[in-house]
Amino acid sequence: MEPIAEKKKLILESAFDIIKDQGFHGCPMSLVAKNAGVAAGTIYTYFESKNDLIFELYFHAKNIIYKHVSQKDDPSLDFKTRFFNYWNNLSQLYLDRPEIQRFFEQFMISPYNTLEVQNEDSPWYNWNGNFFKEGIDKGYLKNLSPEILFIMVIGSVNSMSKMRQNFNTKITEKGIDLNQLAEMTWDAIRKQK
Amino acid sequence: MEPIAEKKKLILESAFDIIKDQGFHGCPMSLVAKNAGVAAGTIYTYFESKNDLIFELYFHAKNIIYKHVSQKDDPSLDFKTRFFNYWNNLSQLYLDRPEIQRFFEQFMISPYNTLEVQNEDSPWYNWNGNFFKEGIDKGYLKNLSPEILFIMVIGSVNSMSKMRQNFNTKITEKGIDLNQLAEMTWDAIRKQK
Amino acid sequence: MEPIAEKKKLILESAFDIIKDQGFHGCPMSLVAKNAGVAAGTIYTYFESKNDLIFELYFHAKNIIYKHVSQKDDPSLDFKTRFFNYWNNLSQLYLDRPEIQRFFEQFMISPYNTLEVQNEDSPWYNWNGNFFKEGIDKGYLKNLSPEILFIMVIGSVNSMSKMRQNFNTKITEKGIDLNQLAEMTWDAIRKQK
Amino acid sequence: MEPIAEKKKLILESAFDIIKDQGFHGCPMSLVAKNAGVAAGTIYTYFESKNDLIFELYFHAKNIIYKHVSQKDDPSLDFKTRFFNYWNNLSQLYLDRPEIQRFFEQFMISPYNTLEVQNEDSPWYNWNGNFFKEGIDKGYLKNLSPEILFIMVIGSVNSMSKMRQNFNTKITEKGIDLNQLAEMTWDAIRKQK
DNA sequence: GATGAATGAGTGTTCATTCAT
DNA sequence: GATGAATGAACACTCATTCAT
Repeated sequence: MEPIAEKKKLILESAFDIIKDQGFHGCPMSLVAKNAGVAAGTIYTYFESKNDLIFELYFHAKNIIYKHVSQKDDPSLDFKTRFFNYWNNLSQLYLDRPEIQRFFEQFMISPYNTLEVQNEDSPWYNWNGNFFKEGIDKGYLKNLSPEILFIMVIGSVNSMSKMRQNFNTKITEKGIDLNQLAEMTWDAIRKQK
Repeated sequence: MEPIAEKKKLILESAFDIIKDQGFHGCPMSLVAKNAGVAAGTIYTYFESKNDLIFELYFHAKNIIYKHVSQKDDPSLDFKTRFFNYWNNLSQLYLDRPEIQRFFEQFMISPYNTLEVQNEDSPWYNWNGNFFKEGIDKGYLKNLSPEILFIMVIGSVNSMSKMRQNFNTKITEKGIDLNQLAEMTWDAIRKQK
Repeated sequence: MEPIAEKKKLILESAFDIIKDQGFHGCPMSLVAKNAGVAAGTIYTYFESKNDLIFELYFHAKNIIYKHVSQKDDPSLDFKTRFFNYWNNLSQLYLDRPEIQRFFEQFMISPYNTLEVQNEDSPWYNWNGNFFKEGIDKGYLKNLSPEILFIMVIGSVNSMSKMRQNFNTKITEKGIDLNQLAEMTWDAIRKQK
Repeated sequence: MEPIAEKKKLILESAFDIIKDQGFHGCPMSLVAKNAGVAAGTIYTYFESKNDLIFELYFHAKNIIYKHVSQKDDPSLDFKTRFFNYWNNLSQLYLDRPEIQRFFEQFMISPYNTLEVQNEDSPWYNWNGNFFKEGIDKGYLKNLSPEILFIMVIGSVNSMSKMRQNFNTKITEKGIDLNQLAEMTWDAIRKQK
């Protein structure tokens, strides 16, 4: 149906893969092309520039996260359960597809991450706004702005995942259980009695 | 007094500054030299390589953090107060010297951050180990490993600072009070009654 | 016919030429590119590195010598005649294409000439082994190892060519006839009655 | 007496040493200075430039050869014996002080070896002229110009020494006796009966 | 005389992008 | 649309030489 998109997808995935293993700095267009099985010039049929490719990757990645977490959320459950599901699903996604986390890490601090990009609305951020608002409204969460709850939670997941990925051996050695961060984060956001 | 150290310092600060504004990616040696007011070759009088320069920056930055936080800690105070001091001091340091936070962000995910570097002992990590251990022993903090408490706290400060730096306008607009993250983090780590 | 090989050839010849005039020392890639009429980066389409370029030049040069001398050898002739043909052909080649001799001179004492390179089999060395062996077996040459006869002969040709190239005026002035070296070398290797 | 010459000598020897091990290409002035135990700038008190240093090395080396060979020559001996002494003394000198041979190898093909340098008279070349003239006059050597006899002999010694130095293992393996080159060279220059 | 920090042109090499085919 | 050879500015780093001390 979309034979063109096929090649575009190959390029995006190739870039994703390389960034996972080598970071932005080790991701030349020539390698992206080679891994995707296309010619260097072909990339420019689908993307205006490397910049453009990176942005598409960003939206792609954010969309994967959004779908993964939102689709696995069951609003009929108890909010605390939903929070731990949220945490575990996101955490698991980062574990299963390290390229996503790695990409975000790199993207966020790269010059690609302009104010413009940051200010864009996105289904993922909107969904989170609603999720945390619901938790507040139902009396489970602290009566703060949904945004700050989101910052707290997403910061914890990121922090945990980064640790898990970068210091795995050290963490195992010391017998540190990173899942405890979920409990701690829950304590951070839940309404204290 | 130390005219030699003077030039080395200029180079370090120049690199720091550039990384703050443009990231590692936009920090060629030629620009470091130019901004420091020295010739390109001069850098190599003081640093063996770019690698070497980056490492010195890393140790320099970590040391600043360590000194700033540890020197302002008053062990005679109540532990909760000490925690909020810790949080506020670190937070303030990141606010005053964004290049420090920016540098760490960049360094952590760069190829410079090898396992070797990660495994090095450092006064800052040791100090934190002791700090959180004390909190546990005195019954203020959850009975978890000091390391995981550190991960939780440092993750929150970083997350908050990154938000403050990148989304300042947006945050102000929405009336979000980032200091609430300190309270939330305290709830995350304190022993629940 | 082979438009690709065309450019590679231009680069090889450019390098050859520069080395002839200025030696390895005066042969930067930028100049090779300029003389070949291509951009600096283009060289790396055809050669992995300067190293690689130099090696190709080496094999190229050795092959030219091999072909030139072996193809002009007529095994049906008297061995003494064949020897003088060998000498004259090689000598003439060096005269016509000084870049070949110059290149070898440079290569042999350069860091490129590793043990690995030295130990490689080559048609040229093999052909010489057979040539001198035949001379021994047929009773024309001293009963020594073919290798040492080769060293003697090649050393003489090189020595002569170097002189001819570097001291041409002086030699002409003094009325020195370098061809006498062929006779002398024949006396050096022939079986003495 | 000559405390200044002391430092100059250190520099010359340092350069000699480095060239022996690494060739011209691995002989930066900074290293010469370091090995000589002086500051980089000090070299320029004694030598106008690297060029100048190399030239002095050249004259120094040629003088060593001249003295070594001429002083060990005993004109009262039979000429054939004198020739083999000449050969063996020069060969031994190259073996004992590889830096001399290595330097000449490098110098001869370097851009330093200008026509001007080549045309300079030198005791060494003069001595050789006389040596071979005597051989001719006494009826031992072919009735050719002394110069061409010199070219033949020096070419052989150089060729042999280069082989000995660069292909030592291979030569030993194959059981090649390089001393045979002395005999061969004698046959090359001696008057044939 | 001696020092060694400073210089800056020059080195080999990379890589985002273009364009003739 | 697809190709991949070609480009050339940019990069990290070297080194002969200078000059203030």
